[in-house]
Amino acid sequence: MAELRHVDTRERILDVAERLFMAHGYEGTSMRQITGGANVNLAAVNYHFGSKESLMQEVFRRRLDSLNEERMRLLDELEAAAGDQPVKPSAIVEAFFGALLRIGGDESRGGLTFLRLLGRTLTEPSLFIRTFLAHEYKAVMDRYKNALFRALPDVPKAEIVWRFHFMLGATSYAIAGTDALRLLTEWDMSAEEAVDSLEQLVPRLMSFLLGGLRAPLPQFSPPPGAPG
Amino acid sequence: MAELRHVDTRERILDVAERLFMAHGYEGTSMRQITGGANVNLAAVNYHFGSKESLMQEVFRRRLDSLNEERMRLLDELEAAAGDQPVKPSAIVEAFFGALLRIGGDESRGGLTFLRLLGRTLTEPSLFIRTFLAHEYKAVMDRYKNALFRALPDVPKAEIVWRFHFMLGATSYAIAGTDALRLLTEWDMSAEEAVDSLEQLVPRLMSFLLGGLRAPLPQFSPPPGAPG
DNA sequence: GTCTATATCATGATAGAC
DNA sequence: GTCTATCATGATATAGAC
Repeated sequence: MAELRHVDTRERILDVAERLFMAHGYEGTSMRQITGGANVNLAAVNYHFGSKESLMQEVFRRRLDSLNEERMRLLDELEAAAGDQPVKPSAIVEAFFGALLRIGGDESRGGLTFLRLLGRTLTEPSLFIRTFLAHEYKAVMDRYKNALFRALPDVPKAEIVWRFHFMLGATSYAIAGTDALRLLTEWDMSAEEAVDSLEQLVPRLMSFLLGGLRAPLPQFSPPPGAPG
Repeated sequence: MAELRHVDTRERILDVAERLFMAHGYEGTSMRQITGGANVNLAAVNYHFGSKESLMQEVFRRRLDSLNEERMRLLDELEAAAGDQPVKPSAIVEAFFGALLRIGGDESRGGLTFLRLLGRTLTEPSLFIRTFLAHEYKAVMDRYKNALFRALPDVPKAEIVWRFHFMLGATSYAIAGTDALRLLTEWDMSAEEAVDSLEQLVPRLMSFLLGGLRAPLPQFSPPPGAPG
């Protein structure tokens, strides 16, 4: 039973840390809040994870591994089904962002709590978090980027990368900043409407992302001497 | 001279605080870092601003007042020029986000430092910051929302509000998370390319935002009993 | 393996001299 | 208005008992 208790303690710490990091950010959350919320001793975090930074990384790794595996698998399937043809842009976007958004409805993978935490993390002030995230995402981003390059051969690669940025931003804010955004737009919503809109967020967002991805290319003055 | 010195001290604190809050976030920045960087005494922040929270609010107020005044003025002019006709959606979007992005090139209004700070702030963990921001933005958001309602009479208002959210998110990440996003996409860029892409960000982003705003409406199953 | 107790340092804020 | 000195608290991390 000692082993099971050990696992429970670890998981309990991770669950509470996930929730508190989401609510107050990394710097705004103390070890005392975490261990207090998990009903474990103050020293337990250092014992199980070594440091607060390592705890934060473990909070992400526990969820991101399965998310990114699913993303890889989805793209594998799409490419297999397409044969020699490139995969459709809408299918690529749906796979990447759909896999992310489906976490929100799956408590066993973190649910809305982790989704919001993740959405906030690209703008986390702490550098070690951003670099860690970038490392965790590298392989997946490479594959999806290249899939989009093949799917949109007439669009310059730099443009695609930028639009991928914009899509990430729109999605992250949509899930991370819902309370801030509601405050901004003073949008009064009944509980029923809130549930509806959560379910409708995915199609709404997908329409927006695809509209942006396929928008007409911007016109800027070409650099001097560039060929017409 | 005592009065001038006073003003200088205040402004110096605000400048340093703006830069540090941008780099390390609110919780991650200490009063000692701020006063040390501004070469003023530790007690100066409390004397001039009362508290760390009030300092943070003043950092924003100093820049946001002129930004939001410009936004109001721009919309005034657009509506005057349009007469009885609704203003074009592209002009509304260009006014709202263009006014924001032009700050990046104007050091006297905070430049890139403030732009990045602001972009990060909608997802700031500290609740008092988000509620303060929402209050500062309320009047402007109301006017632009209503302008979009008039400009897009065939699009449901809820859809417009959501798409405004998405546009804010894409823009905020584009300016706040540039380093994180570059890490994510492993985009190697020369210094020259970085300057170019900064100038080209505005047209790139505008194309994306307008593409998303005008995307086909999403299809979801209508609620039971809703009229066709 | 887990907890108590504590070390060491940083934090925001203030009182009071000048 | 600005300074020094200090308070009370909270931070992360660790040493050592059991």
